[in-house]
Amino acid sequence: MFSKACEYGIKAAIFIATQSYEGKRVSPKAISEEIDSPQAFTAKILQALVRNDLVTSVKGAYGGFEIDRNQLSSIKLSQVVNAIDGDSIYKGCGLGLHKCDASHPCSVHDKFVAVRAGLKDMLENTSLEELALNIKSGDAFLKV
Amino acid sequence: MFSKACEYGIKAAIFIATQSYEGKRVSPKAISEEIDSPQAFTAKILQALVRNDLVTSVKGAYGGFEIDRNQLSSIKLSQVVNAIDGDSIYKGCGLGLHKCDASHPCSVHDKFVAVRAGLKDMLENTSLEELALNIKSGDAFLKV
DNA sequence: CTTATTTCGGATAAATTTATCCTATTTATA
DNA sequence: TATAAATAGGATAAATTTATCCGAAATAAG
Ligand code: FES
Ligand code: FES
Repeated sequence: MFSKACEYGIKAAIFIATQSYEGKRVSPKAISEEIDSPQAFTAKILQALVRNDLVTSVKGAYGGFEIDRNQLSSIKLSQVVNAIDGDSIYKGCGLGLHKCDASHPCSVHDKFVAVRAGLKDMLENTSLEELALNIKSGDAFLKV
Repeated sequence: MFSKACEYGIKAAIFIATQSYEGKRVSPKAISEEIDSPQAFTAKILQALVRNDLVTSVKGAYGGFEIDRNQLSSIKLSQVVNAIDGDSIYKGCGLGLHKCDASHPCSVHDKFVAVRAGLKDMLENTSLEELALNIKSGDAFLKV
């Protein structure tokens, strides 16, 4: 469904969110340990999140990654996915036609569009805050 | 969403279905031209469909691929997807946890399971016959 | 039986994704 | 200013997916 990079990116964003809740910055090392991902690869993905203004990075000593607490509720999963995997999951044809187009639809277009809309809706209506709280409460997990 | 192999497999199955409707067998060459896919790679994918008893192959002169007309309505898209991509799209965790498990859920589990159920339902309730008829009527397309 | 045709299947190559390594740059603190 | 700590980013490697090639096996027809 999502690329490995995107899975790591989502989990990293959620973990950063849980720590930013308490005003803590986190390192790629801490992140990769917490979400069980390769450190250097995760660092690359974090850069993409920074470039897309979803996460703030602070260089130098005592630096790290953080998310503005006031933005935790407004940052949606869709933005994280879009920053890493792009928008093909929303816009691309399910059977790989050059573009998804109702006037030249593939065989599964009508049905696929409906499923995709459900996914889009889910991603656009799920905030990092919500996911971070689920982790903090112990209702959900980031690894294993 | 689906792998390239799976996209080709679905389109190939649909094309074979349209031809089997008229009692015609088709070659990998004809298939790859019709669905705009690499021929040798498509041939490999067809073998997977044959192994899974979704498509019948006839070797030798005047051979080719075909689908029993009586089965067109009972073969579902889910079977084609399953033969090529396996069942991870139904069963796998959206964030890559080792298994999707309600007692140890990832952050998006509840919402993801719902989206996945929609996809599963769609695939399990769409027959090759239905898709083949859409192609024959010109309401849907296999390439471009 | 021979031949032409066609799928099967193994080996290999190219492309993409995933992962690692190392150096440069930035920055807080002493 | 010097130093240590930390992200940024380029180069490279490994793994997986996608794609190609070629000979073996099967089969219909002459
Ligand atoms: S054209 Fe294929 S999903 Fe819309
Ligand atoms: S545990 Fe992640 S989707 Fe179910």
